[in-house]
Amino acid sequence: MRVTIYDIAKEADVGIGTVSRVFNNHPSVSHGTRSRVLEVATRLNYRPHPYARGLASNRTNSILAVIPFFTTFFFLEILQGVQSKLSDLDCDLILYGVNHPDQVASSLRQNALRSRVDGILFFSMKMPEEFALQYLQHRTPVIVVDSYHKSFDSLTVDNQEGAFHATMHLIKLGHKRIGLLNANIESAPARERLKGFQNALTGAGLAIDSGLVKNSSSPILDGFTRNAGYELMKQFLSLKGGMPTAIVVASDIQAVGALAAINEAGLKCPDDVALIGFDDIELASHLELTTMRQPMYEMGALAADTLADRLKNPKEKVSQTKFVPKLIVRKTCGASMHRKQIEVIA
Amino acid sequence: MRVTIYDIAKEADVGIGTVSRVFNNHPSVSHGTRSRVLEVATRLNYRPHPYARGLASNRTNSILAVIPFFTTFFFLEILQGVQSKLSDLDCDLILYGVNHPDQVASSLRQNALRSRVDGILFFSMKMPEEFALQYLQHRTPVIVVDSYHKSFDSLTVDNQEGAFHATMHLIKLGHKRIGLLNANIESAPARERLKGFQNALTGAGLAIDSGLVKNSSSPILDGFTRNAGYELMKQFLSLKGGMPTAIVVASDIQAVGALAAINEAGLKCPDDVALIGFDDIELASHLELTTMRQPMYEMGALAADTLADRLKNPKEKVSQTKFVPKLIVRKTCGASMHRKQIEVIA
DNA sequence: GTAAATTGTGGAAGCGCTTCCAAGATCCTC
DNA sequence: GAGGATCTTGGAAGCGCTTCCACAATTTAC
Repeated sequence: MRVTIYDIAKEADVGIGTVSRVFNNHPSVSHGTRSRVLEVATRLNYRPHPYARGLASNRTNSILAVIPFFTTFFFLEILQGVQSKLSDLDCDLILYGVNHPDQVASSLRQNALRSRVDGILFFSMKMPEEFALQYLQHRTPVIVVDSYHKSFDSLTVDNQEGAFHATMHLIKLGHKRIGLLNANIESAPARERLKGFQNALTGAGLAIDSGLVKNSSSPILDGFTRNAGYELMKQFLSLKGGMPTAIVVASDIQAVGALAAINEAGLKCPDDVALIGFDDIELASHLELTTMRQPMYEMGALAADTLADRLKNPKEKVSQTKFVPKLIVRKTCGASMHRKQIEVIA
Repeated sequence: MRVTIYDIAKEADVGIGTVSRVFNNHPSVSHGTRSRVLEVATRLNYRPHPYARGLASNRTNSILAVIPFFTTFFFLEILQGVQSKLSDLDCDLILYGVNHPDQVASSLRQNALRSRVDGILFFSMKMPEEFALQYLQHRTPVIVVDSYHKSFDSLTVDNQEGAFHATMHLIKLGHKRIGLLNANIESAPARERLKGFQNALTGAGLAIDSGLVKNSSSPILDGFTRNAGYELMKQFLSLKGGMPTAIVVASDIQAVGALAAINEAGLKCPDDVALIGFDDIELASHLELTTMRQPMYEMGALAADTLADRLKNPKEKVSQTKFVPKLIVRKTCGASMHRKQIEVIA
């Protein structure tokens, strides 16, 4: 039979309340009693029953992570970050992968039927209002990562800053004719990256040539796809007025497509055109793609921390944290080794 | 306040037992009663409390997936496969990522303290005997994927078959001087792949030149690393007797390293040397690497199915399932488009 | 017609814990 | 030394469910 607190209590000659208190680190247990209980518990190989605990205390010691399965890039890194904090939270991680943006609602509904969690980490997707209301009502803490909702703590990447720095890097390298290979301008990240791009050019006294700004019209993942990058690059390649000497690409995955188009056209990167990406997906290092790195591990870890805070202080004001992407210089921007040194120092 | 079965029972004018039976699809509830209970439950927005359920029934409706975070390749695909079956199981997925092979035991220990699960999916790692015994004793069903343990159901990839087919592919393309870039021969997969390689050569009447078989001596991930591939490829490149015309590489990640070494030496793949990898990681398609694909999604799905069966029939004999990798022809093997057609048909 | 099997139902007991209240023991304070 | 504060402790009640036993109602068999 299973070892319960009653067994421990009997064996250690204390009450069940005391045993419970020991395992919840309640301060009002004398040192002697505590160590006696712990000794017995170890000897009998006692394991608290998490469900009994959850039922009695109305806590679950588990949190839900809702992540997209359709954008795979950060997934692992974010999870690693989250998990690194899990033991602090003393929590299990229940994972819900969403295969398509349209499935968010049905996934959340299923989860609501099945599990109770102390909090939710919600990644990279738009939280349906129906559920936002429900979570607020039930006081379920939600942390929104890489997305935004006014009622919840959120962690986002500063796309504008990132695009600004990416563009500045190209400007510093001497480029004057710089293009932007963007995603679907309907999406917030695309708009923010455009703004950063424009600010950098304007700030450097360069004119903005609207012919060198290409948006994807693809509805698929808002144009953040390899194929969208490929197609837009072909547009750049067939530009009447001549190609830009450098292109800021809104995401690495698009840059992968762009590189393919460049190779196909018999051109070389960075000799014929320099590229800088955004994200730093695993592929980027293999393709030697210069890019703006999103600190995914850190975001995962901070998301877990934020949730921990929120669980402690439910009333606290909602927080908005922005991460600034970091320039990772590789070869596609055409920066020499020497140049690279300078960047690192700067 | 929370809606409980008592509320439903009162409102629907039935007993709590009946309500419980309705939600457990117990057959002995009359149709009229059932629909009345369901109507009330919907109206009051009743949600069964999973922990109360778990406590009373001694089931948890959650399973644990223990996966390595250190080999990232299949991770997502496997999880997708697992998740596709989760609603059949009516289960939550608790995720435990292990950052280093040495941490398996401590991870499992932590989990044992925290959660109770109905079953465990254990991926790509060696199950420590201490826990194997414990799971057997507690009758916790365990499915071991991409690894082997005599006491548990296991799903593995037939490495020998895979390597055999890979080698045969090169032989069919006309290669006579074929090398094997292997991992650490201490590891089972490496040994199995060697055997498949040897069988293919012998079967085709080709001699095995031991100078063309290179094992990694790296203890890191048994030599299944980019760097190990890079180093071994350099050995091939500096071979006195001349390079093989084609090389079977034990994993895609090693092939990535090998390709880097080839490029660095100013050579071209497949013109100077043909390569075939193993795994079909995401990078492989981007690098146009011909490879033996491991059906990870399918393995995840089947693992979940197997666990479902095991939960139903705990006494059944332990099953061992082998998946055969599938040849994916891309460019690094030097097969022409025409040739590719033939392969697809064959 | 009666006895036996079948169907449908109610609700007590119990799953293993937390938490609260009551109370004994010990220590101050004046 | 009395009264009060503080520290420990025991254990009943209760968390929301499942499950089993009992029993009423109905059907079936003869």
